[in-house]
Amino acid sequence: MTNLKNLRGMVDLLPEQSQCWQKVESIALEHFSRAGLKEIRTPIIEQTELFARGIGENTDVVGKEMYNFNDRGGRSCTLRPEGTASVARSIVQHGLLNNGPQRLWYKGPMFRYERPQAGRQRQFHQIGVEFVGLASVMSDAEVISIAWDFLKDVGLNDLTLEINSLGSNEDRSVFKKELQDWLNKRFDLLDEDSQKRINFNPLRILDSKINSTKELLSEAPSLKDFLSNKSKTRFDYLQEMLAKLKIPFRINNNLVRGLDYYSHTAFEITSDQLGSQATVCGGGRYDGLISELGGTQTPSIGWAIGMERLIILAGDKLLQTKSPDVYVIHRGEKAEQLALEITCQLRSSNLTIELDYSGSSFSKQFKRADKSKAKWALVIGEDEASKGHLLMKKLRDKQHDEDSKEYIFSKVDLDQLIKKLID
RNA sequence: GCGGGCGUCGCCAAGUGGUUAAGGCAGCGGCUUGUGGCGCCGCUAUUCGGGGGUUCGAAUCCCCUCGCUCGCCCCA
Repeated sequence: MTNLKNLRGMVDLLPEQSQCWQKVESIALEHFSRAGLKEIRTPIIEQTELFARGIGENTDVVGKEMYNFNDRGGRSCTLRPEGTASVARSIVQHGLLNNGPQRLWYKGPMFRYERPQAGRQRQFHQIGVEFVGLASVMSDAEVISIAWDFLKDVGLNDLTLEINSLGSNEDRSVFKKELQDWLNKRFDLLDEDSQKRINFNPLRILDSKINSTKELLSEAPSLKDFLSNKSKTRFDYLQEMLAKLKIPFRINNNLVRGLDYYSHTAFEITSDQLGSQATVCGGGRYDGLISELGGTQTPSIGWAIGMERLIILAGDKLLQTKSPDVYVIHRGEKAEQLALEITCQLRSSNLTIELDYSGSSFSKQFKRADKSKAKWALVIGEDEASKGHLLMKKLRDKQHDEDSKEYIFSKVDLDQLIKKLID
């Protein structure tokens, strides 16, 4: 038991798991590049103000979950709790929109100081997509379909796409007043959290999980009745397009999402296999964010997928233990050099190869070779070393009857032999 | 921040007050000094997350603490 341990909520990604991650990331990269997206990488640390303004002072994320600290120059810094604000900042700062709309993706660690539980860590990883400078409903549909196709391709089934429209900012502010009035009249019937939220974040009350509040809210004014015709048409059109793309969805009028910057389309992809943290992908339109950060009014939409949750759902579908093609066995001083030389030579021919360093008996080394599930054992002993010969032996898997095949050859024939034996 | 459950070897675990803390997997060594998959034999926790206390005696009881885990809030 070591006394040095990782911090709470910070998780090591062990070799077995990292293979899954690589697989997922490569699938993602393929999807993104086919969709014409480019990657953007932004720093993990930003000015605290970026998130306070971008995400919203009154959100839980900003209010109680951020890792803040002052650097040596006394600047207030924050470990990014999400990716969108940083991407938006970068776009504004570098004037990327002068080159037209930006279709971007990113991935990396995010930090939120919360109590860890299934599907939730303090350092977690998101992979996300942002379409910045595009207003068309088509972009909403395309962005959603990129997420959907990607998740499907990773092998996830039983996913549910929920969508909602939060309307324009104007729609929402009218509704907000109406809702506040309605709620204030019933103040005493609300749970404590909801009472606190009336003034600064009434929309979130709609999302309450408290049963009594839920019941009360069934009578409350609904945002969908406050959508302007334009907003409604927009939402209808999105549904039409999703149907055309054969992406099944469900309308959830209570889907509000916790970050302030969303407007119009909001969506979530959930799974019932994740425990209580059911959301694997969340996103929406954020037409106000870029201007909030000092840019010009720029319509944008994006989403983020939680890698850890995705990996949980993918389960062992992605587990693919790579076994070596060749396991190099050697014994004796002369053999040592030759073994290393050959090992490195084989690597350059694109093979997975493992060199035994134990120096123990051939018997032991063969046992290990077998355990590694290698296809071939390359044997170099004193004899081979002194004669400049190599012995390649086929390792059988579980077939007792088959005779083992051995090939003796000289060093210079190695590449040719390999080509012949391994495909 | 608030609740519930749990912490015995790298992993899975038995043990619930009494002399040396089962077992399995993995690891290492041997049977077999140059040939594997099977088998057999041996080795691997002075110690039960940490710290106090109760007791003649504690992994087992009590207190504190740390950590893990599940849920609430919220989010990916």
